[in-house]
Amino acid sequence: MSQTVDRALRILPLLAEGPANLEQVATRLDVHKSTALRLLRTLHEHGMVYRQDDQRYRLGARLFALAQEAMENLDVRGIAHPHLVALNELTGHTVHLAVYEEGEVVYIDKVESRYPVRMYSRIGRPVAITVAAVAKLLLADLPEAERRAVARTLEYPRYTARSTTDPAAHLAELARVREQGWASDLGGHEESINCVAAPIRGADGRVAAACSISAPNVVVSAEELLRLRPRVQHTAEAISREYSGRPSEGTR
Amino acid sequence: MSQTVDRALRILPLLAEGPANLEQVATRLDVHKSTALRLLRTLHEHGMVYRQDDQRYRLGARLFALAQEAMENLDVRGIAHPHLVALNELTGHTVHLAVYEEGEVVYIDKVESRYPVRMYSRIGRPVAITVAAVAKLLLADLPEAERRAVARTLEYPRYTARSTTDPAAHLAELARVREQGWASDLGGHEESINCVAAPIRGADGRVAAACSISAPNVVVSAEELLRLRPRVQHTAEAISREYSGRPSEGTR
DNA sequence: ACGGGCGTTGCACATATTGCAACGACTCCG
DNA sequence: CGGAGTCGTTGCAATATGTGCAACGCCCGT
Repeated sequence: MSQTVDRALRILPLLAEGPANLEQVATRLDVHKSTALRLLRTLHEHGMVYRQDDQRYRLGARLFALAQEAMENLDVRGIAHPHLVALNELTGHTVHLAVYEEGEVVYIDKVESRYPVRMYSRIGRPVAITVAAVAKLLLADLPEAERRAVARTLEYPRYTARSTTDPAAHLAELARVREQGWASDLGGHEESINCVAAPIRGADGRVAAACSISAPNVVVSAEELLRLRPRVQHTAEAISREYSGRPSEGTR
Repeated sequence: MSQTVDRALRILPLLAEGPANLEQVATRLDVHKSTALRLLRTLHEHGMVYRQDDQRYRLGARLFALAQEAMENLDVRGIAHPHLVALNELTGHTVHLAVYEEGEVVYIDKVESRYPVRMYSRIGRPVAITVAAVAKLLLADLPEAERRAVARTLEYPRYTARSTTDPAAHLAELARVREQGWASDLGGHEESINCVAAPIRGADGRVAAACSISAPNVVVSAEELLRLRPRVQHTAEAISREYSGRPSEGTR
């Protein structure tokens, strides 16, 4: 809608691929060098891009800070976090929290016990939307129309032999998940990894987020993991209660 | 430099504080509603903002994805990570990796062993630049002029009784740090936390990043932590070697 | 049914953005 | 040492682009 802003924003993903100099940016934007320069300057003033020693541009630190701040201000996340930690301490497995947003599902929190290594690496990243247990729950609760629309738009990569690979199967799975009120992913994303997820609902009853525990086969079998489902659901319910604004849960 | 882009970018930190509706955005930008609308629409198209159910705007998922991608493309980080993990396994303490960027020092990686809780919370965030051990190393290596300029610009919050609180003392400390080739922060940021840091140098000999280990007094005393300094330096040197492009280190 | 609040649209105006061309810094190579 | 080439930067004139206005429409509460 706004040409100038549009052009400026197109620079960011371009730089995300790697550093680029003025001319490369101008070429890829298909604008004059002077135009690209002014856009980059403006982005620079806001700390969105950074100019390294060789004069090439990179994405800037402000971008990280913004993403951080935004994540911390997600109200579900703040409420959920302690519960996720508790679930992690209880089960010892990796715990995820995810939300749906405009055709994507993103992890907004993660607690990992055994290997803190690269823990951040997936927070903020879109998840494998066709197979992840949390994604199933979030998609399953969308209004009929949107759900179908999304299912049609998606690509269905065959991560493993157990991946869902077409819209029809996907929609069927979503229906099943909505029925049973929880979801699992048994080796659909990575052969040796299983997950169990439960929905977190807001005051209106809609699914606002989903949490899951994940573990590789080498640690626990799928059956053992599924046996932990009540714990996951219990956690999700506790978060739901608090999130939907019932500070203390009465005796009913 | 570019008014339109400038206005659009001013929206982002504003939304980082929390969701806002059209009128609030327009008011805080001091522009007409219609203008704000068009800016928000453009941001929306790029996924930088998200419109929640109540029509208010939030920062969008693309922002997270961009920040992620940018971090992963930082070449120092990729190289350093395994070394940081090794250092963590060796010492058991929290390990940080930080870089300097335009007047700020930001953590770009972190490995924490004992409490994976909230691990992400500081990655991407500006660090306490006047006191953190890694910040001292990064600032100490700046060209004289820039170092003085930065020192003059900084604020010097008195985090604790041991914080550096004026530019002169800070510059003196930086000189000392540059001399000795490593840095520490003993309770300067938080009373009970100590850090030891070592510089990571690029092919040109300039300090490209810095890594540190941190631990609270209750776990190890400052003296014990300082005794681990050789390990930190060893790690930093290993990263430096690899980063400056010497794949295998010969026998010299 | 009515009023107020808020988002949205179309339009005329002029301001801010654009591309150009010329300049300057720097590097490479003969 | 000098000249050609590359790439970033600047000032400027033309106009495309963004702006504010006013009117409209939608939703919600009373």
